[in-house]
Amino acid sequence: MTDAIAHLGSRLKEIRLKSGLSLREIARQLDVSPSFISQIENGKSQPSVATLYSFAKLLSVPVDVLFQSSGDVHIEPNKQLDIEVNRKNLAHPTDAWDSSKARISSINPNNRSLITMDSGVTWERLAATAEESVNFMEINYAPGAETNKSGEMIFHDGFEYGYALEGELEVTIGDLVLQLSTGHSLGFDSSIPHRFRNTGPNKFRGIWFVHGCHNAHTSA
Amino acid sequence: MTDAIAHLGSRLKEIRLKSGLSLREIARQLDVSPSFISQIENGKSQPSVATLYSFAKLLSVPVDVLFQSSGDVHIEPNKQLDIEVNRKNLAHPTDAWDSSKARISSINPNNRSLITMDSGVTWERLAATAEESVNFMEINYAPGAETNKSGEMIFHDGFEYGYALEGELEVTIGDLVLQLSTGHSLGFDSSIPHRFRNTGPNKFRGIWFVHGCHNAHTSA
DNA sequence: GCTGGTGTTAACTAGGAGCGAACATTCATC
DNA sequence: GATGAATGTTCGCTCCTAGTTAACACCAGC
Repeated sequence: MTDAIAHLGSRLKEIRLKSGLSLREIARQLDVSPSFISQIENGKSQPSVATLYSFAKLLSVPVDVLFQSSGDVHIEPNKQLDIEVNRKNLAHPTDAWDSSKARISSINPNNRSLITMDSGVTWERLAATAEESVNFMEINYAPGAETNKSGEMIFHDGFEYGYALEGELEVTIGDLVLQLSTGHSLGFDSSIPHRFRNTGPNKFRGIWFVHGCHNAHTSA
Repeated sequence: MTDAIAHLGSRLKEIRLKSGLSLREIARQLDVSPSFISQIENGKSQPSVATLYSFAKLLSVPVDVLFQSSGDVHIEPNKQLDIEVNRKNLAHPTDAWDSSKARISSINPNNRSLITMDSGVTWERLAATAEESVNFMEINYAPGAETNKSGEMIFHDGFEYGYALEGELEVTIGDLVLQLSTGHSLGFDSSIPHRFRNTGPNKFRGIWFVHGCHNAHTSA
């Protein structure tokens, strides 16, 4: 709960160090005192929203990642191995599989790496390239299956794209509800809370593409 | 700059109203006074990061969207527009279509924007989001059709991912030659020269995802 | 005209956001 | 090995503001 707040400082420090900036340099640019930055990073003080926001901007990191735990939750079921996973334990869908070293990856349908969720959902990997924070997969929703058991919406940075192969899928994105059937496609900003559910009598199959690169920083 | 902070209140109000919760209900759940919520929403006071975070959690909205300007979620299916293009005149496949303003895009199969190449190849757009240098499409190769008439290989930065819906496609990447048939999938670094050709008697259809963002994030 | 809902404003207070100065530490350089 | 210029840290202090309580005005329904 307040966990995310408690670790905010150490998270900021971690990201700052990665960026190569010194604490004093940050202070200069944010127009606050170095001591204050130190206090923030060590959890001895908390910034105002304005300061936090500028801090995130300066590190060019979406504010949300500052609230994520640094351990970044990794799951690594490779090969043809079935593991029951709860979707909520996956911080980001692109964490589902490790990126490989390959510049080219070709996978035939009966040789795919499979992840089974605990809610009637499976993911099958369609490519394993050297590219990071990308997930190209076939998703399968059994009748009645949904994104996660609790029915909550999920969100994460990046964008995702889907194409319906067969069956029906109810897609909820923000307050928008779509019905996806064969041939239908969509794309959306994954930071909008979303949830999928198979409301039909048959299984749903779809091609899904998820990636997490938060480049852009749209507009001025 | 501080713009995002200035509008934070009205943004919160906007989202709260959408969620259907009353100001007092929010106050109750966040364990603060209703008057304070009002002050926040009207920009007369600013929350602490902890309060802001709980607020976002309660509205089940990523913190970042609170800093975004209110122009949100919209869909605009594209019309049917045929253009004859030579693949070689397209510097990068993600240039095929302009990016839209929409954070969500949903397209049904008989309402897709179409590009016809001069070599028996068509591209049909599957999503039109605000994200740049991304192209999510269905590609169609008539029997005998190939990437471009001259038979030359092409390359460009980024990665691409494909899934074969029907038919057969001969994929040449570098000196590797693959035969793609229904259910087969692949991913590869697009900077490797590549070429596709339909060598079979039937038309080929596939889902293709191309993007150009080179998002470092190589991590430590 | 009461009761229970909504959101708003004013006056107040206590706590902490943010400061300055002095601290300890690594490094270079002379 | 002393001087300097970086680095990050701690201790008090101040003053601002996050968050309070109260009373406000508005609507619904009974």
